[in-house]
Amino acid sequence: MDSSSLSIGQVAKGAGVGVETVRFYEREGLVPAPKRRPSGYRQYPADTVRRIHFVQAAKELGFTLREIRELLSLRVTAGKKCADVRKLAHEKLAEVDAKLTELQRMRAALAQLAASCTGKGPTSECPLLDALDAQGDAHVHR
Amino acid sequence: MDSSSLSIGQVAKGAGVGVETVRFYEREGLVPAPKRRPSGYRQYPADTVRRIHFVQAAKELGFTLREIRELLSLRVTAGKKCADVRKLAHEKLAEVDAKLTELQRMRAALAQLAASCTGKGPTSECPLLDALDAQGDAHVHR
DNA sequence: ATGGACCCTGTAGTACACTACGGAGTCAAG
DNA sequence: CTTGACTCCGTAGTGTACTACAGGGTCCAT
Repeated sequence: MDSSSLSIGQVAKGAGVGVETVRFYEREGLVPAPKRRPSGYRQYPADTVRRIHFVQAAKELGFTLREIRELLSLRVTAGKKCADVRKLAHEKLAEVDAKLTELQRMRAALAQLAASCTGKGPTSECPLLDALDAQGDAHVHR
Repeated sequence: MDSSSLSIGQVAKGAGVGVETVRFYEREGLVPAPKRRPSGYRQYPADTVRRIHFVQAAKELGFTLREIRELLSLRVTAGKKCADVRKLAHEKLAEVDAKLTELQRMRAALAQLAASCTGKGPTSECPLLDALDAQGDAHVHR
């Protein structure tokens, strides 16, 4: 096997997932179908590991595989205009910013909870919700 | 029906979910079982809507219902020591901070992609991954 | 007192994202 | 040239988080 190509097992191990997951991601279009050896064995380029890391990270952040596929395909290609790419990028940026805001609210609430717990504070029904409320709301539907 | 109590339908509408979801969350311990009218109808306090909003937001951020249940039960009660609560709060805080870091990396990458697209930039295989890489990595397993 | 909107319980079905398995072929170290 | 680890494909099973009935009972405006 040539030096700069990986077997599915090496990719899986490198990315911390099972080989079945790699094949699943291929079927789902999250990892491009790799070249094959005459035997049919898959030969992956090294950056496939990075790609799967990205998928895992994005999943942890609440993106679906469908959304991650969109993120990964965000590039200017033959059939796609630059303006379209920029438009989608801005949409995703807005989503990310919304998540950032919520996470920061939650972070503040958790920090407050941890701090308020240094001794004699009263026991609220749900300090986390209280803290979030105190932070100031601004979400209507969703 | 007394003024400060809501039917399951009102709660569901207020939270933007179906009534089945509210009952599901009750079974799963995400929403406390409410008082009942003699007929068996559920009577919810007003803050149930807020609680469900929190569940939805946390879900969007990649927390599982199990984790959200933990977050919601983060309080000092009879059987739980303050130190334990603080410990768990700090653990969750670390998780949130990790998510924040990843999201900020992704945000920077998306912003760069959107900006780099103002005209003549070269078409990379995957600008988003490139941008993330350029950001500097520091994750090993997961 | 009636009818349409609402609620009850329980069970079953769906979508998503894997995960496991069976039966066969391939690779490479010894 | 054997043998044990690895790979192939296809299909089936799992866990999570809903979502949709079915077959009833309840509420209340008219």
